[in-house]
Formats: sequence, structure tokens, C-alpha cells
Amino acid sequence: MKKPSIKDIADSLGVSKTLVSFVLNNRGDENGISKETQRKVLEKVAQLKYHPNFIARGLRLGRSHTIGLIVTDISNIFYARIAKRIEEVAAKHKYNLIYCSSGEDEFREIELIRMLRERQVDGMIISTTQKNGRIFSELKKEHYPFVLIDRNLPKLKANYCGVDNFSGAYTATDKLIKNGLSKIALLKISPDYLSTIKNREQGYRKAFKDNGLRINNKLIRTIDCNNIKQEVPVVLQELISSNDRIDAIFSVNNSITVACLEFMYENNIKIPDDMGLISFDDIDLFSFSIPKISAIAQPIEEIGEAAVTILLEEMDSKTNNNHQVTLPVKFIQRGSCGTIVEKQIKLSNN
Amino acid sequence: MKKPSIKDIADSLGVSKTLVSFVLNNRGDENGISKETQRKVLEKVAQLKYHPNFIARGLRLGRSHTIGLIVTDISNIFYARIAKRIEEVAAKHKYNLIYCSSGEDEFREIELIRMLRERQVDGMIISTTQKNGRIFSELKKEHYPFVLIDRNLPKLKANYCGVDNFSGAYTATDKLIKNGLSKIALLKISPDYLSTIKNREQGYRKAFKDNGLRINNKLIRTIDCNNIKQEVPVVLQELISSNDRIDAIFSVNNSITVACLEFMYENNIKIPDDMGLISFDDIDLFSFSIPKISAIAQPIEEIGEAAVTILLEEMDSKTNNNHQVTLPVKFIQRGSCGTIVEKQIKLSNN
DNA sequence: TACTTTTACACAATCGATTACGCTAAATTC
DNA sequence: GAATTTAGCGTAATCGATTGTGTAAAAGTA
Repeated sequence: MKKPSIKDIADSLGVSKTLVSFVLNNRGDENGISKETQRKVLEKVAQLKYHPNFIARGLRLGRSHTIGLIVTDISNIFYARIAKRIEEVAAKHKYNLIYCSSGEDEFREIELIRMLRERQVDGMIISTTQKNGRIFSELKKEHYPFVLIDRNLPKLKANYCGVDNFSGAYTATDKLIKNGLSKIALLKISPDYLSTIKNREQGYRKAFKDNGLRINNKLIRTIDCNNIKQEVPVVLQELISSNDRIDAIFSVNNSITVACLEFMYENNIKIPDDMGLISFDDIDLFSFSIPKISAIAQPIEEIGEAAVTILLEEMDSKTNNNHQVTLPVKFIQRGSCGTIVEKQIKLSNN
Repeated sequence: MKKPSIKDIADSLGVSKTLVSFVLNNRGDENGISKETQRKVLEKVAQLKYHPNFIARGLRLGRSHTIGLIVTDISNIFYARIAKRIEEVAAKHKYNLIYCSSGEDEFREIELIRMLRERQVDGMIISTTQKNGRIFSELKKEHYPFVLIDRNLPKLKANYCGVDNFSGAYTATDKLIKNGLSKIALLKISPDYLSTIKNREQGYRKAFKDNGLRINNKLIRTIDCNNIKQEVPVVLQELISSNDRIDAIFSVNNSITVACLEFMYENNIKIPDDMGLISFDDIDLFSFSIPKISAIAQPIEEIGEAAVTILLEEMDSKTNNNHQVTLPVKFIQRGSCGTIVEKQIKLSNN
């Protein structure tokens, strides 16, 4: 006993499929279907437990009412929170989400984009790992709606929604410097052509410059994004045993920071006395470690919300605008930015 | 210039759609299409940048190669990690995931199930909020493949994959008791008909019984799942100011525990000296708070993996088995289970 | 040569829903 | 009573891919 289709309803009622379709789409009145007939159709629908087939409708209408979401890792709370908000907003507009993790793999990402297009998703939201934006240029040429989040490809001039990475990094680094710390390691993540990472590095560099300090390039390190837990301890060990022992860390994301914390605990390095630490990207954990970790907080939900909103607009209007949304970040001062600040906090707490 | 279809290829080559379809599906040889013709087809495909339309294929074949995933909150790291693993395994089998958050709303969940079926997803994985399993009985009757995760509906006898909640809770509670704590609050979460919560409560009760202690029902509290941050402080305030002041907490999930920690920090209640604490569900944060928080760790990735594996099997075979997978949990002892344990740890660390 | 088999492909139905267009019978108008 | 309108609905094409059936031509066989 297979699932009933519109045809079954029509046949069993002796009317046409057209009529049934009209009634089902609430267009019975405007198409002059008598109330009585409409009632009968709906009755039959209930009786046969008919449910429309979205796939068939999608084929006919040329749209799937589905949005594709590609992030590097859905289990990173940063992306998980974005995903949640995107889903909420999309659901309000009757759109559903197919999500995929690229695992920070350029080629897999392209593969995923291809696959999502074959699935006829009406638009995509992507946190990209691409180095060059060729794939996106193609999409643009086809007027295919998409929005980049978090990571931008500035040359591309495509829809984008992210945060002011430069300022965030600048503020963080400046804060450390103002607290008397100057041997500040910058822990980046691979691949280092990502706009977010580059901008954060620029912020870091600018802060040094503005404070009249020279940068020691040995303190700028790149961690393999797929091997954080293993590499961070190695790198940190190096950084604290070398001649110019670091006195602070600016970490570009939450995963690296967590790995740093782990290292500190194990090696009994005290924050903030032995080591200053500020993280880009604020997570719950930073409020509960001792001391609490200062961080640059991103307006995560806003990113997701802005991204869907732009996408929905593009999908509707079929226009090809170029929205570039850069949201401000917030410096959350806790007790990890160096001894001076730490003492101030202690005082003001009493 | 719309996207090319199989028809365009066929027409421009003067062959039939059938032929093109065969070639595209690697069934050219078995259908006796000459090598030369096959070559020409593939050439044309590349030239026109043809991409198959998954929707159309889905309609014809009656399957969408898509799995629906419903969880209560994708931004909870527990579900995010499960989702990640599910996606990984599904991707290997060429399945994609549509995910939805029910927001712990029974009716929204039913709505989502209906929607996913209309979208012709081939199977579902669900962490359900349903009180009675009527909707799932219906699915079973139709031989529709689905797997419940985390939360079970025992009467239903449907595919399920989760952990041994009873033992986990028993171990945790027993540990607290053995450490001399006896006024142990149980912080549950609404809705309290969930199998996970019920089993955890049973474990808690059994531990009391086995230790010859009586349970004080006033110490068992339910927190509204959508209002954790607000309710936990209120409840805890009550529990510590009443006559029988609690000396420990067993919290049924990570969100509640985090809220508890927040309360402790703010009220300067020291763990473990002033208060023992064990959490069901281990998260990163618990390794970094001071002291570290003991927790019952679930094999999260295994849950996801087992769930998809079962689902894929069912979708293939169209059989209707009844897999009931209960995975063991692990008690992660850290320094929060009471003073005795804590002192032992301090000693053994030196 | 006559018949059979194989090769290589085409035709048309099908999946389920939508929609431009057109038809019929009844009601209304002149 | 003929012409026109309109309410009410049906026909058939369409979306893109798959597949059972059909068939002409080439090749093989006796």
C-alpha cells in the first residue's frame, strides 16, 4: 500500500488533479472551485492521510526550499551556535538546512558545493577554506545566491558576514602590552591564508607598532588545524624554553586556547602571573577556569542571523547585491591579561 | 541560459535520453552502448557543464538519499558532537543530513517529523521529546526507518541507541555517599518523563537504598529546560538556605552543571569543601574549572556512529529489526566528589 | 540464402505536483 | 431564441531522470 498521491485523491473523487492541487494550495477560491468540492477534497485528503511530496513539488517549481550550510566543524561550539541561529531563522521562512562539514579541506569543500547544487539547494551559507575564490566566482557568474560567513574572500566582493577581526586582535594585543607584557606569542591556525587569521595577525602587528615595539617573528606560530591538541604543547614548550621566553599568548581561536590552558595546567604555569593570555572567540569555559580568561567575544547569533537574512533576500529577489556585513566584537576583560590588570580586578572586587 | 538537462545532452548529440542516462550511471557497457558513443556523451557533459538533478532522480527512484536528524538543541555540544559523527558516517555512504532543532517542544517535533517525511527523507535519527510514542508507532506501522538516540521510549520497542543512564547515576551518587556526603540534591531537567532523566533518577535512588540511606524528596528538583540559567540559582539558593542544607549535587546534564558552577562562583561556595558535585555528561570545561569536576562521560561519537549504522542497515534492507544499543558510560573522577576523595587526590599528586 | 542472435540504440511511460490553456454546461442578457 | 458570459472544472504539457519494452541493422550460423 504505497503512499497516496494527488492522483489518488483525484481519481477516488472523480475530479482532476488540477482541482486537487488548487484546493491543496489554498487557491480553490481564486480558481472558482465550489466550496462543496473543496470540502470533499479536504475530507478525502484526511481520509487517505495524504501528504504532499516535497520532492515532486520542488522539481516542478525548480526550487527545493532548502539552504546548504558548509562549515569546517559543526562540533566547534562557534559554528554550532551559528548553525542553530541560522536554522531558527530559516525555519521561520519555511526553509530547511542541509549541513556539511568540510573538515577544513579545500577540495572536500568544493565537492560539497557541487553536491549541494546537484541537490538543488536554493542557496548556501559557507565558512570557506578556499584559498582562491574561483569556485565562488563561478557561482556569482551564475547568479547563484550564497553568503560567506566568518571568513571572507575580499577580492571576490561577494556577500559576506563576519566580525571586525582586526580591531579585536588589536585590542587584545594592546591590552597585553599596556599591562607590561611584550613577549607575546601569536598562535595562529592553519591554513594561514584565511582572512580571519590574516586580519587578526594584522591587528596584533599594528598594536606592536603603535606601542613602539618591534615584533619578534619567532613568536608567531602556526598550528595545524587538524592537530591542535598535539601541536600546541610542542610549540608552547619551545616558546617557554627559548632565550626570549614569552610572557603572554594571544590565541586566535577557542580550540587553541583550550589546548594552551591544558598545557599551563600540566606544567603548572600560573595565569596571569607567569603568563598572560587572551583568546579570540569567547566560550563558556573561559568564565570558569581560574583565573577567568579574557577573550574577544563575537556576536555569534548575529552573524548567523544576518547571513540567513541576506541569503533569503537574494533568493527571493534574484538580485545579486553585494552585502558586506562586519559586526563589532567585544573585549571581555577577565583576569588573564597580565598581572597589573589582575591586581586591579582583585582590588575592585573587594 | 538555464541549466542543461539530460535532454539537452541527448538532443545536441542526436541520441536518446535513455542512452545518456545509461552512460551517466556507468551502465553504458552493460546496456551495449558503444565506447565511441559513450565518449561523445561524456564529452558533451563536460562541455555543457551538465550536473545531474538530484531532485528529479529522487522523484523517480522514490528515495532522496537524505537522512533527517532531529535534536533538541544543536548548539549543545553533546548533540553537536553526535551530529558531527553522524554526518561523517552518512557522508561515507553518500547520504546527506537535514537537521532540525525541536527546542524541546513536543509538538514542534511532530511537526518536524511530518515535514521531513514530506521532504521524503529516507530515514530519521531523533532525540525525542515525546511523552507517548504514538507518532513513532505510526512510523513503525509504515515500516519507516528511524532510530531514537539518547532518549528511549521503552514500550515502543523501536531502534534505540543510548547509554546506561542508570549505572552512571548510580556510580556518581554512590561515590558521593561513600565520601561521606548524604544530603545530595538531584537536579533534574524538564520534561521529567524522559527516559534518560528517569533512569538517572532511579540510579540515584538505588544508590541511596543500597547505602541504607533514606531519600529526602525535597532535594530532588526539576529545572525547566528552557530556563536553566534563571532557575538554577533560585533552586540552589533554596537548597542551601533550608534546614537540611545540601552538601552535594548530582546534576543530570552539562547545562545544569555549568549553571551550578556559576552559582558557586558567585556565592563563593567552594568545591569540594563546601559542596560536592558530579555531573552527568562530561564537557571540556569540567577539566579546567578549579577544582576539576567529576563527571559521567558518555561515548558520544559511538552513539552517533551506532545510530547511523543501524539506520543505514534498515534503509537498505527494508527490514524492521529492533536494535537496542546501550553503551557503557565512564566515571571520570576529578576533584569535586567530596573532601575525602579530594584529599586523596592531593596526596597522590605529590 | 534464410534464419537467429546480438548490437546499439529509441520510445514512451513513470514518479508527483503545477499550471497555461481550453472546454462544457448552465445562467444571463438582449 | 440566439448570443454571451461565467462558474466550474479538465486536458495536457512540464520539470529531469530512470527504465521496461521495442526495433532496425549488423553479425553470426547453418
